[in-house]
Amino acid sequence: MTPQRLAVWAAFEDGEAGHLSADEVLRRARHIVPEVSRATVYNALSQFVAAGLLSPIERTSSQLYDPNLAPHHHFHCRLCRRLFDVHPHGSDQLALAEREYVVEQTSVIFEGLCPSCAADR
Amino acid sequence: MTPQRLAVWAAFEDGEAGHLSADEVLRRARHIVPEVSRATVYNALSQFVAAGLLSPIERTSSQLYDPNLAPHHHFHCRLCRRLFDVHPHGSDQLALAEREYVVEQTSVIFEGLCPSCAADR
DNA sequence: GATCTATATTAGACGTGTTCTAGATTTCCT
DNA sequence: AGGAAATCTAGAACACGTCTAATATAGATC
Repeated sequence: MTPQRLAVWAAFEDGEAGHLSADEVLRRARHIVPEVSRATVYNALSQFVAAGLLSPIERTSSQLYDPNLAPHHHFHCRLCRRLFDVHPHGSDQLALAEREYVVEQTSVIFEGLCPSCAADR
Repeated sequence: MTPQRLAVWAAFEDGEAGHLSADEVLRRARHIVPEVSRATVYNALSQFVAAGLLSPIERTSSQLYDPNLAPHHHFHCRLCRRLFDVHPHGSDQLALAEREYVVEQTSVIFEGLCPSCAADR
C-alpha cells in the first residue's frame, strides 16, 4: 500500500468515473502524486485487475479485418486469443432500455474457451 | 489493380480465413509478392474496407479499465468515441448455438450515436 | 505500341500505447 | 531500528499503425 497506488485508485473516484485509459489515470494520479511514473500506473492497474477491483474492457491487441460481411457475432478464446464466428440465439431480441441512443449496430462477444482449448484440459 | 493488392486480397483466401491482422496479411501476401511493404498492406486494407469488401472489427484505441464490476454492457459512440454503460433487454436470453464452446462471459456492444452526439445534429 | 498522368509502391522515419530493465527507494515485518 | 521483499523511477525497447518523399507502375489516350 503506497501513496502511488492510492493515487491510481483515487483516479477512478475523481470526476466522471468509468472507462479510464492508462493515460487518463496517469494524469489524474499526478494531481495527487505529481512525480508518479507511467510504469507505476501500468503496474498498479494490473494489480487492481488481478485483485478483481477493476475489469479491463476486452480488446484484441491489433485491429482485425473480417471478410465475412454477413451479420454474425464473435467468440474470443481467453487462452489462444483467437476470434471465431458464432451464431447466438436471441441476438435479434436485444434492445436498449435507454431510448436516447441511436443504435446502428449491435455486436455480441462471448468470452471463454474455444472447442480446441477446452479439449486440451 | 496491382499485383500487391491482389496479394493482399488473396491473403483472405489462403489457409483458414477470417479475422486477420495486418501483420498476418503481410506475411501471407509476401508468399505471393515477397517485396510487398507494410505501408502497402495498410493502404490496401483501408481501401477494401472503404469499398465494403472487408469489415474492420471495432476496437478502442487503448485499453480501458472499468471500476463498475456489476454485470452490464456498453455503448460505443462512433462520433465522440466514448463508451457508456447501458442495460439492454434480452441479454440474459443470449445462448450460443455452437455447444462445444465454454462461455464464461457475454458482452453486448451497441454502436451508434450517444445522446449528446445525436442531439447535435 | 509509345506517351503521359494519376495513382500506387517502397523504405524508413515517426507517433502512440504498452512493457521491460536496472538500479534506487520504500514498505512493513520482527 | 534493521533488513528482506516489494515498489518506485526514468528511460530504453517494443508493437502497431501512420506519414513522407522519392520512385515505379497502371492504364487511358493518341
